[in-house]
Amino acid sequence: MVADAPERDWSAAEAEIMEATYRALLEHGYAGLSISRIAAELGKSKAAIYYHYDAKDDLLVAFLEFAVDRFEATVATETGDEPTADLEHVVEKLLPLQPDEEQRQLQAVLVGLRSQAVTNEVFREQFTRIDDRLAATIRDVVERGIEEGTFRDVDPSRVAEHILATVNGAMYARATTDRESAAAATRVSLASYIDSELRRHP
Amino acid sequence: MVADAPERDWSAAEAEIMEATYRALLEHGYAGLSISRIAAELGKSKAAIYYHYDAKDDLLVAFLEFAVDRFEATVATETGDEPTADLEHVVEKLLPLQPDEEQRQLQAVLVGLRSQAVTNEVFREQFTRIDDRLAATIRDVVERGIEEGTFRDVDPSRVAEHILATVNGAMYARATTDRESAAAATRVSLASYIDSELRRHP
DNA sequence: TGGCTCTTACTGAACGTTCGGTAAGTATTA
DNA sequence: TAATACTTACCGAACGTTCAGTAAGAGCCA
Repeated sequence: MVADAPERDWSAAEAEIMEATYRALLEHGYAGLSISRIAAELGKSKAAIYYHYDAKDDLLVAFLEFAVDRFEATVATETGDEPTADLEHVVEKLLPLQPDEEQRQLQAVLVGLRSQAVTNEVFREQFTRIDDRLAATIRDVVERGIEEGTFRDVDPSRVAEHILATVNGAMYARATTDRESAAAATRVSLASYIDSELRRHP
Repeated sequence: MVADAPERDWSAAEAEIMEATYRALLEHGYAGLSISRIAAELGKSKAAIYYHYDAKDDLLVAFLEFAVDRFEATVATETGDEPTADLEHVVEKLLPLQPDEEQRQLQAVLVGLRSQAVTNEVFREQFTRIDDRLAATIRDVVERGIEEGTFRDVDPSRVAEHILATVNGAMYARATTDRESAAAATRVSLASYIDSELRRHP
């Protein structure tokens, strides 16, 4: 797959603060996230958080990195030798047919964070990088499929962006609507798209 | 197309407050939206807002309706008699090749609001309804295309959900990343998907 | 026409609460 | 004893919300 970004190492105290922030976000959403709430989840005083972070903004930037690391860790896996299977593997990681509670929660948190990218430059850069990496991962699989002769001679970048947009859209809808069946329909349709539009049939 | 929801009529004062809220949201984002900020945009006192709305929550619900009306007004248009053109027309409305500033702003505001649907039930229901209506609009066009013989005999709902997810995903990315070329690539790929996957070629 | 009442659409000040942030002090460990 | 990891107690500002008061006008009666 594509080169992983190096993960920062969190001290035990920092990791606990990140986990507390995660829980606070799940309960109150981004707009309702405060240092008091994080401290309550942490089981320590507000000042304890300021011992580790200079300002709320610093904590938020650190948390963004934390959440992104988590997300990318769930996506990254080894590559097989069948491009169709690889592609469906990536899609399954991003848009699982039956997501467990952990996956749902992480994606909910990320959607909350991502909406901040509309007005916040730092957030915007991070999510630009995330989508860049995801698109590159998908593109590499498609390129390999074309070289091997499994896939038709399509534009790998274009197809990768198409698949990424579809998966992102379904993920987004899953987190912000009660249209679960729509997400499932999209998954099925995406698989048939890969099979009929992309695969070279004998 | 699909049945339009009836639009509420706003008094002059209410409409001004909605416009002020819109501007405040653009400047400060949802997390930074306060009654003071709206009042400042409005050019009146905070109490003036409370004369028209009982609480911030009520104002927010009203604004959600206001923004959704605006959004759906830009999408709704008459139907032609060529399904392929109709489909591309809807896609162009949702994901314009070159969005003007107004479209960008409205979509940015909607992405900010939509992220609240993760934790807020009322918001979630609204966005579920929006996606329901958009999917139905697309599905109707596809169904007509199949009846007329322009499209192959696909599952109209499945294809509609696929197209909607892709468009939503690209819209979302446009509002939260600096990957403008990716949105363009998705548009192009979507057009070729409609042509090659959906159209019955002679 | 002038005076009276009542409504509409506000203003400005203040309420209690919560916000992000800080200064000073206190255990615990090396 | 010095650094580490905190707690307690607090600050000023901003938050959503309420309240008393008022200018402008409408509707009606004499």
